[in-house]
Amino acid sequence: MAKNKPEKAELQDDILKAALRLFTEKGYFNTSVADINQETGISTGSIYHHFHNKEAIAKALYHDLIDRLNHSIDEIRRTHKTTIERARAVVDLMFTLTEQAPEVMQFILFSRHQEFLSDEKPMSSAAPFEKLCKLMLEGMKSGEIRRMDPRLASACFFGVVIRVIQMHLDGVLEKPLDEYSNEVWKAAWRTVDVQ
Amino acid sequence: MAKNKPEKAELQDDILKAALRLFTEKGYFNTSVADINQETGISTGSIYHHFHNKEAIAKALYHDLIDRLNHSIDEIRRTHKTTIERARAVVDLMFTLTEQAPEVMQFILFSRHQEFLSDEKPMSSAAPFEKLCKLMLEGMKSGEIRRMDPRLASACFFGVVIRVIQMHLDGVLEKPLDEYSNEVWKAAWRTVDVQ
DNA sequence: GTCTATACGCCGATAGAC
DNA sequence: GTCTATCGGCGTATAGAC
Repeated sequence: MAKNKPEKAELQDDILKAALRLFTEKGYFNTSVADINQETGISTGSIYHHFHNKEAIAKALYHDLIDRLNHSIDEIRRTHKTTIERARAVVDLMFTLTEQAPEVMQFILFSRHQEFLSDEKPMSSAAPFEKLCKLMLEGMKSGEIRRMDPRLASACFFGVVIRVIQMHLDGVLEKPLDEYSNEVWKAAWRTVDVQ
Repeated sequence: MAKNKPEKAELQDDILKAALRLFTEKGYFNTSVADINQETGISTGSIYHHFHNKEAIAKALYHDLIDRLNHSIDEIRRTHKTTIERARAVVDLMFTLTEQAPEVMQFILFSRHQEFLSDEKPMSSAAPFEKLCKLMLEGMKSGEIRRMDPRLASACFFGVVIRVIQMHLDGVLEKPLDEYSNEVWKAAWRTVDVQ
């Protein structure tokens, strides 16, 4: 799925990077193609040569990031065996990603894709979240997690994590995110822990 | 703060109601004033007679709903004395509101106001959320809630609740919301409960 | 106060030279 | 493949009759 043509994909990549920055900072609808032009120095014509239209830019971005997240979750699943370890690793991943690439998390978690991507499912039912749901289900089977609707379990556990990330991105939490990591992890786990 | 001129406010109200419906269904930027005209039968000119511009409609809507939510939280604070009762009541309120007026919750909790309202703070630091934060702080003082950053406590507790509401509104949870109420409440409380 | 008709700017998208 | 120039349309907002 990853293209191995670095020379050719360079402009594409610049466009996507700039679009990500602008979309998260000002929002999709407040960002014009002219803005992307100004940000990258790439002309309108060239932008439209690489992407069919503005929506296609957002779409590529979205699927790109979803794919990467998917991959990371698979990796976690592969390298950790218990649900508790996996869940912990996912929290670490999300926190680290938020610190290192806030725009990525902002765009994936908090932009309203359905408003600008036609025929896109709500994030809650996108692939990565389905995977997280499955992790929860397996945890129930192994007895690590209380028996309940797996989607609800997922909502409870990640609700905590996601909300903390949102407040961090909103600048409401004063300390750097990783200082909350342990406390948040414990709080989230308590929502699904067996007794 | 509430206007007692029902005759005069009628059109205003129709406009706001329609705008709420459209904004939550299609999003602010996908809703034109012409759409509001079509939805209400009120002409463009008349709409602009009542509101300075499109943004002003969203702004009025936003502050209206925030005020109402604020009021409800004050009421809960008045009628319940312990933090545990208050927290429980807030969960009930939010779930009930979600069932009875899904657009209201959708708009308050999940639309990206900062993208269309200039100079608006992030929701995380809006008045109702500040109030919820204070409830948490009081719970710590009374020994009902574990000592921690009150904003973090708020994020943990309401993270669970809000995420469940979101999944419900996204149509991902199959059963009606109130059937999850007890389970969600317990899960949320565990995130802040003293050991 | 409510309407219809219209002005006008912005932005998505294309044409066509190089 | 990249650029500049330009078009067409949509959508906000206003003018002005009633």
